[in-house]
Amino acid sequence: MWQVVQGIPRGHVLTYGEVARLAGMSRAARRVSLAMRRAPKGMTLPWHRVVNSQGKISFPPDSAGFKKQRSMLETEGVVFLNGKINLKKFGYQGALDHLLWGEPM
DNA sequence: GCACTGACTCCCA
DNA sequence: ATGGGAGCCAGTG
Repeated sequence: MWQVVQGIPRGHVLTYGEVARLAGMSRAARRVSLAMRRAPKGMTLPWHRVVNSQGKISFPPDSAGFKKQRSMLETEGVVFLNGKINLKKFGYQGALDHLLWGEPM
């Protein structure tokens, strides 16, 4: 699963549900978030590229994590419209095809 | 082991 | 589009 997250190209995002599905767990959206939280500190995990199905950050807007995540995404080229990401554009529609399991394991 | 919680998602009003 | 309720299932007390 973490490999899926790490396989997200720069400038793209993925929803928890998508990550779960790609990892082979249809209803594991919540476990994805849990895994993020429990993820080892030393692990380089682009957790900020994972948002909820609404294309929004799953943190309270006034939390520190929210600001940090949005900041990093914007740095990578992801555009926030009204606090939401255009999943039609930054989603995994085709990025999967050129990246995912084609990358080194 | 039971109960509650949660970085979620789906469905209906 | 927005909001509330139920489903899911692992972590934590």
